Amino acid sequence: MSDALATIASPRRREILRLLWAGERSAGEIRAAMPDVTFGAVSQQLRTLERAGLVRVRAQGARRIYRAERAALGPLGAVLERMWADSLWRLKLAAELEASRRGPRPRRRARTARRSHRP
Amino acid sequence: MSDALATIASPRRREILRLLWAGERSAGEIRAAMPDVTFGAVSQQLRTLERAGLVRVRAQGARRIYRAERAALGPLGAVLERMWADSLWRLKLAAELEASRRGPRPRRRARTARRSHRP
DNA sequence: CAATAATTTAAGTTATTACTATAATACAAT
DNA sequence: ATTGTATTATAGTAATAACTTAAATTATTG
Repeated sequence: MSDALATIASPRRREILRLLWAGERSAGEIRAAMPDVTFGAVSQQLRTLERAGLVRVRAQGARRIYRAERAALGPLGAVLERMWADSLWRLKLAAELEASRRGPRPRRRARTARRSHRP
Repeated sequence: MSDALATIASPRRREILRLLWAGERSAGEIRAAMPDVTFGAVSQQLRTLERAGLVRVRAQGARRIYRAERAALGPLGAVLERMWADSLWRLKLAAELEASRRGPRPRRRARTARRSHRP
């Protein structure tokens, strides 16, 4: 899915993009802004955004700094900005993030150590 | 998914919307323009578009006439129009429609009559 | 080099999507 | 009423998306 429209259709990716709109952030900072998901989840969405050309990464020590590639969005950039300015949209986003959790719900902690399935 | 962004992220729905942009069409006419899928598939996407408020239906005899609800798209309408005007985008659409066939591939015809699984 | 920190990668799970085929419905025409 | 036409509805299926946990990678630091 390297298409910009499909990429920004995801509320989670929009959330990330919104953060980066304000300025570059390390992966960790981005993750910190979304405590409801794991680092892995955020990292994956970052890669999706990258593949779509909507963000760029740069390594800085052990950190990876992401920034939004505004130009790549073209007229969609303005659409996003309008969404973000609109407080009604903001409420909708919160609702969507809650509703669109479709991966496995957080599992209860594993009770016993399990050995890895591949040696 | 009653959100406009997510709704127009689908190339198939965009194709339908594009048709309706030119003027209202019956479900049958829409279906005729997309011979690669069944009537059922088109009907479903029409319902999705309807739930998102992007199209409106009106019954005319046994026919259902659909029309695009341009206003509901807001600034996204202009984005779509730009896409459609751009010939490069047109090529991409064709590619996407081919690529994004993810339901079951057309099965070979049933060889023997099967009775229905529920009486 | 070992330990820690930051992040990515991999594999597994579940819900959703975009289809299919077929049955059901609504209206029209004979 | 029966038959035909237009369309929707339902149930089933394969692929995908968004997450999870856990392991692997890469750089920093003691």
